[in-house]
Amino acid sequence: MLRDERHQRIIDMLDSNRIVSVSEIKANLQVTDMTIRRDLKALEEKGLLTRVHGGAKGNKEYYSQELSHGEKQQMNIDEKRYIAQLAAARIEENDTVFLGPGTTNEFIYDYINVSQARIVTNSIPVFLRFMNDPRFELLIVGGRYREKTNAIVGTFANEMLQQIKVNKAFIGTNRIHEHHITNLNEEEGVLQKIILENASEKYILADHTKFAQEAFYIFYDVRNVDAIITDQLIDPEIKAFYEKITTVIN
Amino acid sequence: MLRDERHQRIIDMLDSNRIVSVSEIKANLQVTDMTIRRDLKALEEKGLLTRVHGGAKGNKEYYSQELSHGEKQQMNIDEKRYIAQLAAARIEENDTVFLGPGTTNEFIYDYINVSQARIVTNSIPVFLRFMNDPRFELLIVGGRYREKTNAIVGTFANEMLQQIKVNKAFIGTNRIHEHHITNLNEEEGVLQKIILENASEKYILADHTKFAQEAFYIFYDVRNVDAIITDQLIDPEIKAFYEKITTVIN
DNA sequence: TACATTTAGGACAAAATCGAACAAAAATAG
DNA sequence: CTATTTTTGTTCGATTTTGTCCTAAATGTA
Repeated sequence: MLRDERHQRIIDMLDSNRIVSVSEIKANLQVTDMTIRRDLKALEEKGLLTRVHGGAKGNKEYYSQELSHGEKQQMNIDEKRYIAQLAAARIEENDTVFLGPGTTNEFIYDYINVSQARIVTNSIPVFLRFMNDPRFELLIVGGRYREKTNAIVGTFANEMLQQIKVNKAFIGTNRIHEHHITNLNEEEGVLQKIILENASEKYILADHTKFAQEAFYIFYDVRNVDAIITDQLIDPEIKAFYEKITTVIN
Repeated sequence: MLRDERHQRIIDMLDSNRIVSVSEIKANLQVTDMTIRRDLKALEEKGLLTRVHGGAKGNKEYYSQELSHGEKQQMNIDEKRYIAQLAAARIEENDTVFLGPGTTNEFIYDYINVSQARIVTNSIPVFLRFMNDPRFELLIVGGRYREKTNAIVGTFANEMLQQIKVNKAFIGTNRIHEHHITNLNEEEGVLQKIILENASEKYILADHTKFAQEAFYIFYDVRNVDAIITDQLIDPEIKAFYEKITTVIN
C-alpha cells in the first residue's frame, strides 16, 4: 500500500473516530508500527492531526462541534457506544456477521477488532461505515430503500436474506416487552425475523430505555435469542427477569 | 498499446480509485515500469494527476467545479454531463429505470426532470445521489461490494436482476469496439448483460474516447441496443458506422 | 516505590522505487 | 526498401521507503 493511500486512510479513520491507536491503524493497514509512527509524524507536521501516546487524535473543527451532554443523553450515545463495544467484542476473525439498522450497529465499526470478516447489512449508514476498509468483505442486501430508517427492505431483501446464513446477527430493536422483541415497522420486523432464523448466534442490542415499552410489530421471542446486549443503566429487576430466560450482557 | 490509450486508461483508473500504484497500472496495461513512469510524468505535467512515490493520485474531485479546463477535458467531464443530459431526457414519468455504475450515470440525477420514477441501481454513488429525493422510489441491487468501481456485483446481484424488468436501462461502458460492448471486469459485464436483457429500452452511454478501442470482456452486441448516447466529438466515420446498425444520439 | 508492559524513536539493513543512459523495437518518412 | 525519428525496454546505481532491532521513555500495576 502506498504511503499516500495510508495517509488518506488514517485521516479517514479520524473522520469517524476522533482518536485512533497505532494498533488499530496497524490492523487496518497491515504495516509495521514504525511505519505508522512515521506516517503520523508526517501528518502531524502537516497539521492534520495531533499525536498522543499510543496513537493520534484529529484536530479538525468538526470534532469539537461534538454533541452537547444533553443531546448525548437524549440519544443515549454513551450507552450505545458501550453496547457497540460489547457487541464488537463478540466478533471474531473470519466471522460472517449481519448488522441491522441503527446507530448502535453503526458504532460497532469503531470497536471491531479483526483483520478479516464478512459483513452483511441492510443499513446504508452501516454499509458506508465499512465501505472503504479492506479488512471487510461487504454484502449489501438488495431491495427497496426505506428513507425513514435508511434501511433496505421488501421482498427482494427478504428473498436474499433467506439464502444467507451468518455466524452472528446483531439486531437493534425498538422495544422489548416481556417476551416480545418488537419493531415499529412491519417490513423491517419481517426482515429481522428472517435473518435471526438464519443466524447461528442471535444478539439483540437494546439500551436500557428500550425495555418495558409497549409492543408494536412483534417479530421475535426473547427466549430464542442467544443474548441481549444492553448497558449498565438497565433496571436490576428487568435484568433479573431476562436473565431467567436468556443471557444478558452488560 | 498506444501511448494515448495508456494515458486514458490511467486516467480511467484514477477515476475510480483515488490513488493507483505503478504496479497496479503495470498489471493492467502490460508495459514496463519505466514506460508507466514516463506516462505519469507526462500526465503530471498536464496537471491531470500528482505523482507520489510508487504511483500517482488523481487531482479530481469531479463534483467540484475546481477543475481547470484542461483537466475537465481529459476526463471528459463536459462530455459526460452532455451525455447525462441526453439520457435524462429519455426518462419519463413513472418509468422504472436501471442506472449502472459510472460518472455519467451519476450526472443523470442533475438533469432528470420527472416528478415520480423508480430507480434501480447497483452503483453506490448513483444510489447516494438519489437517496434523499422523495420523487424516487429506490431499489438497490444486493450483493458483494466491489470497491474498485463502487458497484454491487456477484451472484446475489445477478439473481436479483434476473427478476427485475425495467423500462429503460442506461449502461456506461468502458469501450466499444466494432459490434462489441466491453467492460474491464467480467463480473460487471455479466451483470450488465443481464439487466440489458431485461430492459425494454437499452441505452449505452459512451463518450467519444470510448470508441474504437481494444476489447476486454465483451458483454453485449451493439446491434441489440436501442441507442448509443454519446457526445458531439465523436468521429463522423465512427458515428456513420454505428448509425447503420443502431441509433446514435448525440 | 518498584516492576512489568507498552509505546517511541534512533540506527541500520532490506526492499522497493526512481531515473539516467543506452539498446532495442516500432513507427514514420523518403 | 533504407534511413530517421519516436517510443519502449533494459540495466544499474542512487534514492526513498519500509522493516528490524534495540534502548529509552511512558504507562500500568502491585
